[in-house]
Amino acid sequence: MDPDREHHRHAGLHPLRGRARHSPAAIREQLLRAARHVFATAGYRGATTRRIAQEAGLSEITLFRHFGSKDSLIHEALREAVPDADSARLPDVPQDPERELTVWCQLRATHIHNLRSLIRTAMGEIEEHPEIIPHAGRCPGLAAQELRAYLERLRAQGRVDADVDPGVASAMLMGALFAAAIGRDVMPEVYGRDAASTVSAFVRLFLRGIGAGRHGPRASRATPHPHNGAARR
Amino acid sequence: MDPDREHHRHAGLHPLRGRARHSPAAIREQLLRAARHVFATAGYRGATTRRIAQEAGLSEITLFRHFGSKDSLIHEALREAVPDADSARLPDVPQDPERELTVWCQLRATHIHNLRSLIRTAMGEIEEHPEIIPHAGRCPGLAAQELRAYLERLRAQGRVDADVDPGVASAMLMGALFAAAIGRDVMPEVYGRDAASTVSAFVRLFLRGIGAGRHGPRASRATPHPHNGAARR
DNA sequence: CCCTATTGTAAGTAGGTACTTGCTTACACA
DNA sequence: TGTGTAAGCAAGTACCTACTTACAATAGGG
Repeated sequence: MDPDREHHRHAGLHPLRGRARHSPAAIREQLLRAARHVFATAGYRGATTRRIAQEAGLSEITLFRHFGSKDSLIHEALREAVPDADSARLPDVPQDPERELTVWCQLRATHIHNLRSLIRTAMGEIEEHPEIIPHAGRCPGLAAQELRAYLERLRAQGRVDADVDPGVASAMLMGALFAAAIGRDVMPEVYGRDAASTVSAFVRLFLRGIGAGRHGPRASRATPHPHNGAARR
Repeated sequence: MDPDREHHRHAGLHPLRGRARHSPAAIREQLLRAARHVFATAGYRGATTRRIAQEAGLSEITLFRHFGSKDSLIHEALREAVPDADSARLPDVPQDPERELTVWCQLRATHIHNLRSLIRTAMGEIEEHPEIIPHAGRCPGLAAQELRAYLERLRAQGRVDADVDPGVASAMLMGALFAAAIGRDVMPEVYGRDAASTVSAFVRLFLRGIGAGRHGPRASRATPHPHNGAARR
């Protein structure tokens, strides 16, 4: 009975051996998703090939057969990380800035908040893996640029103070938005309210800051008696 | 010449063996500094005891004799990480908000920028080591609270619009400041100018947003002809 | 001048890491 | 009814990790 082959025989007990139940593309996507999730919670060093394969429900060897190395897996996973960056766009011709900016900022804030684990972890890896900077900073960069273009259009309409630089203004609002979306769950005492009202308050403050406080070019901005005693308390 | 002791004798060639050249407290501080630096550039997993000891110019065993474990070393290092948080304070009674806020924000921005590596890395470790959150978020939390108290004093003077919430306003400015200080070196296309002019532009926009645009309660805010053709270009 | 405290070197333990090789199994398509 | 492709398991390589033990060498204080 060929006892020298006996140590191969017990393999028949495992019913799952060697099947190809999914298409290669599906398995690839499965590995990429698992890599993203493990990386987001454990970082580069913590995202071990063993753990990624386990999370994907596949064997470590399949991982290496598909991607060759851990590095290429993770880089590819991060490259496809933020697909729906342009889910909503600011209108080409501004009409109601407060409403338009509020819904746009709301969307961006929830997008950032959903990706907060991945973003935080990726930020922590910048010192060691600076090659991830381009496709980590691309998405917020594009958002800031879109906002800036919108502000320039608004200024061309004469609805923004002339001395406002759309670039820094855009950077300020996007930065505040980013910090709120990322820091909400770690500093609840600073961002106490719910996300939506925080964002709309930011937009209101911002619009007043650039001189577009209420519909139209500074309409209804007249406040005849500024020294209002009710300001106390 | 005692050849059986010869393998011990070569130790005489190493002039640094076994001396106690510094006080224990100095060596402790040396290890804490090295731990902070290595952690900032390599993260928790990357901050190996070997590397920390090497950076401190000490042996790995000395590290364990002083701190017992890598965990306690790093936690202690991070606890003492931000000593000079209160280097400058906002005045108790506001006088020139633009000047006072500008220098204060400038200081805070450079402080954050100097610690940016440590801050980024610590943010990346939040998922795995949530116990560092308290003494990571304490410093910005205190800063936001100080700014908020200042804004409340300003509002009590009637120099801020009554409908402004000092809490969210403070969160907005601090968030924008934080994002600029952290993101400057990774997204230069967004934060193009030098840090100082970015910060002062933020402060100007902010003060106009809360209705304290120029010295006194909305003095000199009159802009008789808003639809200014020069807004183009 | 010895004694204690503190450092160092050498070596080792138990485990985790990325990654490879050899072979087996099963599905899909011809 | 074969056959190729792609999955699985077992085992192993070479290296790094935190942490320990045993012992030698030094410095400063009594």
